[in-house]
Amino acid sequence: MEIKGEILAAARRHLASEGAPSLSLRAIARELGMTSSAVYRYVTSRDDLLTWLIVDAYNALGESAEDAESSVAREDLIGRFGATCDAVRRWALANPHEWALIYGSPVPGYVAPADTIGPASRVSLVLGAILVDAVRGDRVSEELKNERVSATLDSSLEPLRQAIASEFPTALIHQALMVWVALYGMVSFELFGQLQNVVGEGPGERDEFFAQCVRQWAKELGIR
Amino acid sequence: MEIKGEILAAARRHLASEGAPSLSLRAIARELGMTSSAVYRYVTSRDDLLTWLIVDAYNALGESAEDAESSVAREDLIGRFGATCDAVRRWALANPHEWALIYGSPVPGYVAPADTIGPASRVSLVLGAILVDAVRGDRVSEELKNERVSATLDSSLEPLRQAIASEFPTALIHQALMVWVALYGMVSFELFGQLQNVVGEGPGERDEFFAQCVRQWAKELGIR
DNA sequence: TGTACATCAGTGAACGCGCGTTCACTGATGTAC
DNA sequence: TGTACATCAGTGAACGCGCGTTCACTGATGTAC
Repeated sequence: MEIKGEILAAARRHLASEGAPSLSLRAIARELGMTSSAVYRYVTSRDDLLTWLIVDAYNALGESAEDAESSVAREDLIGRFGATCDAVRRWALANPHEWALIYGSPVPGYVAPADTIGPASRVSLVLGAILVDAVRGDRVSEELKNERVSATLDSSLEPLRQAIASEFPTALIHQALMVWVALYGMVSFELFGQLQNVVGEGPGERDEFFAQCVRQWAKELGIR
Repeated sequence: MEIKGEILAAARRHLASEGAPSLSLRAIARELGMTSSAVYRYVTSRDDLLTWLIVDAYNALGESAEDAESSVAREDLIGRFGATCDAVRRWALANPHEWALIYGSPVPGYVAPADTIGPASRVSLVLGAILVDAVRGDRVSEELKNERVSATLDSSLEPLRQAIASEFPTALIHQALMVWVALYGMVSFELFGQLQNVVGEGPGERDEFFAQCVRQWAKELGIR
């Protein structure tokens, strides 16, 4: 058990410093001073190890978001939302290769097993809870509550509505998804270098740019 | 010259069917029935080939966006915007591996040379032109025109403002960037499977979901 | 207290694979006189 | 019209590398009688 932990730690270190593409069982064995074959006593295959790392990354990200969000007063919805967004971004900046592993291009041939679903949704649950509080406290956009949408959109979001809160209007759920995707898209763009030569990189510039995004997202949801 | 074209075509085919990670000079040579060493007469290295493919993908995406946008009447700003967004998404769905190559996780060790900058910005130029027309025709959000922002944000977007149109208010530029990132983020999420179990996949559901996003983005910019 | 045996972590060699890149070469085609 | 030479596309073998995975094995530790 303990050695399995060391293997995972070495894999994490390797991932963090070299990135996922060069992550191999042999590299990890080397890092631990073992034979590559010895690693097979603890790990059944390369994909098995990858899954461990993916679950691990999701959990680390989720935990950091949960921690940040839970330290804000419950009534401060905007504060909770901002803390969550910031935590996601900060974790990603601190762990770029882990982020790429879970939100970058999928590895061809690798299919994530079901164990990853739970950890993968931790951040969404945090964001969802804030939204639920907003709706229950009637602190959400009026416009979204009354906006009418097509039947197709209604049905495409029906499963999700059931999972969160069945009284939510479709337009609100759609807007929440847009914000959710925008958050991850923004973090990925910053991380993957797509903002180069677009948004300044001077002291505090990226932070302020992101803070403005967060304010705007809150506004789009009408959270107050 | 002609053979170089065939090599690129084979590389494109291989990329489209197998994905970037397994793209090797040897695989392409095999596909063409050549020796791997023969390829070196036309390509200086693997990175050189990668650059060609990246430029190629940017150009294909840019061209499809330009074509779609230019077929809409000039006064129909929302139509032009929607056509561009749709073209981006349709191209991505049709060419997922190419999309992953240019907007997925960066390949460690590979640095994009300067030749990629031009092709990479074609879509942005299309979107930018629509925004310029909107501002010049006073068909853009009043709110954004008057919103005040911090000095840091101002300075972080100053280079971009100079590049587009110096009379643009910072808040508008910021919002435009948010929409730009949201568009790419949404397409990536759909393509990389992150919307699985979130947005229905029945007939027309994803299309309608995206169409609603486009409407919302136009609304956020106040384009009319 | 001492011996026989089972358990189990880890070794080392090997399998077959694919990769990027180099290099001396062949053999056909085109050009110059 | 015929010969000598240059050009150049493509070959084939080789270099040294790393990978995932298997397998028979060693050698230490723990357990049973």
